[in-house]
Amino acid sequence: MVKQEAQRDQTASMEDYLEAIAKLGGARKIARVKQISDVLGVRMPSVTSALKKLSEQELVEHERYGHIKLTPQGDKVARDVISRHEALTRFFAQALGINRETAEEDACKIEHVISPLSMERLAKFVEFIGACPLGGANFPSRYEYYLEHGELPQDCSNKGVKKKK
Amino acid sequence: MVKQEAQRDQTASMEDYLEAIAKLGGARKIARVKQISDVLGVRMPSVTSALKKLSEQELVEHERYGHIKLTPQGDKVARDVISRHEALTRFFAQALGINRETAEEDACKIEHVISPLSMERLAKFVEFIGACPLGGANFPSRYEYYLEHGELPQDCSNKGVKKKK
DNA sequence: CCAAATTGTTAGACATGTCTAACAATTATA
DNA sequence: TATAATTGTTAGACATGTCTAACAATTTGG
Repeated sequence: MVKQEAQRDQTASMEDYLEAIAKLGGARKIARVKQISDVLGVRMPSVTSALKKLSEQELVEHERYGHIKLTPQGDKVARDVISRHEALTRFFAQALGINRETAEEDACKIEHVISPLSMERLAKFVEFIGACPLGGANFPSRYEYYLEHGELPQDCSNKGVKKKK
Repeated sequence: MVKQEAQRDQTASMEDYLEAIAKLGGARKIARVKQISDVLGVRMPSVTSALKKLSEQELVEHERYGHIKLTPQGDKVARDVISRHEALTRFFAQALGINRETAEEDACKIEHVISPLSMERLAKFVEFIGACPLGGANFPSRYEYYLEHGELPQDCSNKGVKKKK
């Protein structure tokens, strides 16, 4: 694959593992190889092998047949991935009106490759839409109308907007 | 890498090669291995090897030391990639106000992983913003204000918008 | 038109990340 | 608690896509 990792220092795969461990280990409980394997849809040896790499980088604590836990550094990376994931999901679901499942799937892919700048802007965009009643609250509904009917809703008339003859 | 190809049948790399060939071969001229290698930032043997694979799939015509051309099928795939690329670039540049270079970079990554549904919606979104003076023409400027000042512009007041007490 | 520069190919190493098969440890249960 | 089921590991194959080194073809310029 041609450079697909943006400027982050983890690969998409390793970010997925960290994310999964964070989510599984969330409520105090410790993640298990089997769970990670199920969540990510890979076989257990793939997990073992990933854990080895992540341990070497001190992102994960893992002892043979034992517990799996993020180190503070690992947790930091995981939080970062998760926050990208969530912001992207919100964008697809709330701004574009895409079903939750597809929104999540796309977030899962894009979270690994989007630039920090675009990520930040996208997050702000969602905030803005949520916060601004004009550009915001009305926006999604007008947008929905457009999606459904293929043409602009009434209140999108050119009234008050200059237009070159 | 954990499944990163969405539901398309080409890998991100192969899509990149097809895209590059289409762009280079555009004005009738034929693409060269060296050019492709330069455009994609890989060494020539990587190109040769990719061309071999794409030839086997009848997406590219390539004879040793000779011309490189997309077949009709290859062209179709390439057009599709390019249209995703362009729509994404427009979104980042026009809707989010991101500089052209970063917009292109992100488009280059995301074009390979985004779902058809999200792609379609994103394209419609950009169209809508461009077409709808209210949700549209005014939107980017209000959004810019928000980006710069961190708070809502005047005309985003709640005037006329119901709000639960 | 021939030598030098450039371009292209082949062969094979390497990195990443997946998998299966075989075996080992742990846990659950009869 | 012995045994069966489950979970986890190791070893090694495999796929993709990159690279370098060496060589071959083509193109260019003296």
